[in-house]
Amino acid sequence: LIIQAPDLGGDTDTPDETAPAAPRGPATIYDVAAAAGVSIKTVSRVLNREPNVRHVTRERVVDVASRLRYRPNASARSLAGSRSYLIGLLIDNPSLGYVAELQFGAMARCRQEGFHLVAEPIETGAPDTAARLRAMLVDLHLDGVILTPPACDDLEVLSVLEAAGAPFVRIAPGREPGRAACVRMDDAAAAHELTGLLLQLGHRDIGFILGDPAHGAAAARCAGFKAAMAEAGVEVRPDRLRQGDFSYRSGVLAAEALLAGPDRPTAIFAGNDDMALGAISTANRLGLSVPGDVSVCGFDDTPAARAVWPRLTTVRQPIVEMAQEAAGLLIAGSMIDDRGRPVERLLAFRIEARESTAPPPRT
Amino acid sequence: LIIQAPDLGGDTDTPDETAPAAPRGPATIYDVAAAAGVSIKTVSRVLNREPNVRHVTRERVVDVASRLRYRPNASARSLAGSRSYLIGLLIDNPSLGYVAELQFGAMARCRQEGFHLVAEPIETGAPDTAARLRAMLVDLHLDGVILTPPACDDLEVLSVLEAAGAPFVRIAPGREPGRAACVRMDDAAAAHELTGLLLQLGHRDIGFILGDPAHGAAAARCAGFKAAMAEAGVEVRPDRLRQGDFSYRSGVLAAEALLAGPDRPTAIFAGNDDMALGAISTANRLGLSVPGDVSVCGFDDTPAARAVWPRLTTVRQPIVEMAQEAAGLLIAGSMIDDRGRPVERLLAFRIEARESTAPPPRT
DNA sequence: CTGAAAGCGCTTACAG
DNA sequence: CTGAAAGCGCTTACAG
Repeated sequence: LIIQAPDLGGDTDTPDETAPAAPRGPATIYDVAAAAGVSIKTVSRVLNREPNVRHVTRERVVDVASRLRYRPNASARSLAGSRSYLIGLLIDNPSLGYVAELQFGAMARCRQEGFHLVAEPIETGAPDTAARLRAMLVDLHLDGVILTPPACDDLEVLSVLEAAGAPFVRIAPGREPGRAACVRMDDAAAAHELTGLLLQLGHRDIGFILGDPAHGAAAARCAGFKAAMAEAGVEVRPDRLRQGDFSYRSGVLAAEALLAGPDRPTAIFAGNDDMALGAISTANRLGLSVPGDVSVCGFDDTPAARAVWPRLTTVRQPIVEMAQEAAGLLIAGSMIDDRGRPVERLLAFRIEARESTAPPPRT
Repeated sequence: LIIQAPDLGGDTDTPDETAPAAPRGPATIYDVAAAAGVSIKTVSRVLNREPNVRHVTRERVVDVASRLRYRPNASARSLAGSRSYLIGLLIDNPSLGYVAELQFGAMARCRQEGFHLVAEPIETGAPDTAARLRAMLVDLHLDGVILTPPACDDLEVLSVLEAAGAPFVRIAPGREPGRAACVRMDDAAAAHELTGLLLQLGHRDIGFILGDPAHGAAAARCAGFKAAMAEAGVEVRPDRLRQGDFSYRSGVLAAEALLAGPDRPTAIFAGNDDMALGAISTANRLGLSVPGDVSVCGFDDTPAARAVWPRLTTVRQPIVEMAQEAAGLLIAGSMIDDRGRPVERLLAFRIEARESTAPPPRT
């Protein structure tokens, strides 16, 4: 129940002076019940959209609640009932922009539904991660937890949540796909499609920079790349595959290896934008023009991808939408489908073809 | 009280089987009191580090609590007492990375002190902002609110918080400096120093791109620029001052105006990195080399500032530290100094001199 | 369709 | 130094 604050005229600085029977502090369920001439149980029913309230009664209660600016106390609700109206977002990601976008989507959906979002840091792999997570679950009685990469692929984290019986949704998980509800995009398909774009431009010798193996997406993107190359009948030289870790710096290093000397690929597909930007920087430093001498593409469509020149060809992830969907599933409690299996929502991506890719140079 | 989960050996998946008297659900204060042979009041005292508990008693309680994996229920504490152990972060900022960094700092400090961070969107200037904010304060009983720019400069937001008696700290406020506790850096001094760097390189004709007037920092940065120019006895042509709004696109537009035609400045100081990146992109598109033909510098040191080539000369803000400090003030309740005035914490910045600035071209 | 009672797990006075 | 009682503001069974 989203109760709009009424416009009583004097709605500026001072607390309402004209409001009927303004007690100390905010109105409680007792104030509303008294003013509406019903029991607190009836007010509770209206609050929670329960059935079995006469239409007139319901309207009267809503009206009084609105006039008294009544807001149910979240702590009391949580203590008495089984819901806390709190969703947790577990954050453990080096890419700040990615997390911020996720959070934006989650906050928006929470607000729509009268929920609040608690942001919690989590350090995947740290010795006390499990203990801290358990503690937080007890502290807050969360109605649901949103797991972001790479925490969503941490087996210990999954175990703790399952053991605690905490409802959770994973965003873009990389392994154990069917283990719990998740929201994701098809990384392999996107990488496949983007590789197709490079092939269509005429590239045959393409380097690939892999992301952090801890993120499942890293492997999926590489698989999509390899599949597209194989389908096109183009061989991938083993030394064209370079390990990175999704960081700008690792892109710089991988590109140095790929672009050193005359025997170099005509295009580089980096597993994410940060590494792609590192590759572009390296190319420039080596005196190579992008895309004149070498094409570069990335994955994620970060703000920086549009900020550099040439602008980066990349894949737009539905980040905000994924988080919204995850929060929505948690709030609705629909983490299981009709056949008792964990829900999996697949959201659409979009290839952003920009200026960092062009046909290969004529030899 | 941060109670470490005990290492009972079987700390993997299954809930403790060897733990003494494991009731349904997590242990409560009654379980701890019973097991320690004291009243719940004594447990409460230990929990809250209150005095008047014998040392032996305190140790016994801590030990039992730890063994039972006891965590005080936040809802019950909040309902019974005056604290919620919840800090709110009000988010209304187009720069995702900035917010994410702030949040990182706030989360870290909250975790240290046994608090949790609730992230809430706020739309400065929207018609229902005040009502939503009030509603949220009643919902959550926050122990404190962290206000980020530009929300920290919204007079309506300030009024609502003051009227509700909610403790709050502003981060990098731009106006009404003494109105409430705040944490900030000296934007004017930083802009002054960075302008000095350009002057020292030999630049005399410098363009400046202003940020969003809604952010107070925009004006402070421009003031620092002007002051440095005036002190050096260098005049600033009025048409060298261009209005932007902190967005990449506005940097593109402003730079187009500044760099069109041969009568152009030898350097551009953008009010933030995003606009600086837009300016670099425009320069490149116009066939101008950075820093060969024109130097560009920004403000903020965003990740993208290090990602572009040439890397951006800019100012490193102590963003994480500001948020940590803000959360710390709120948790300690020290928003007022000895003389009854709002606390103001000034944190140090750092000039990052990189490759986007160089001496002006010889004519 | 409506309500009286009990209780969620703590803290706040207050008494000893 | 320690504890018994009351109460925070709701929801959960249960009764009518």
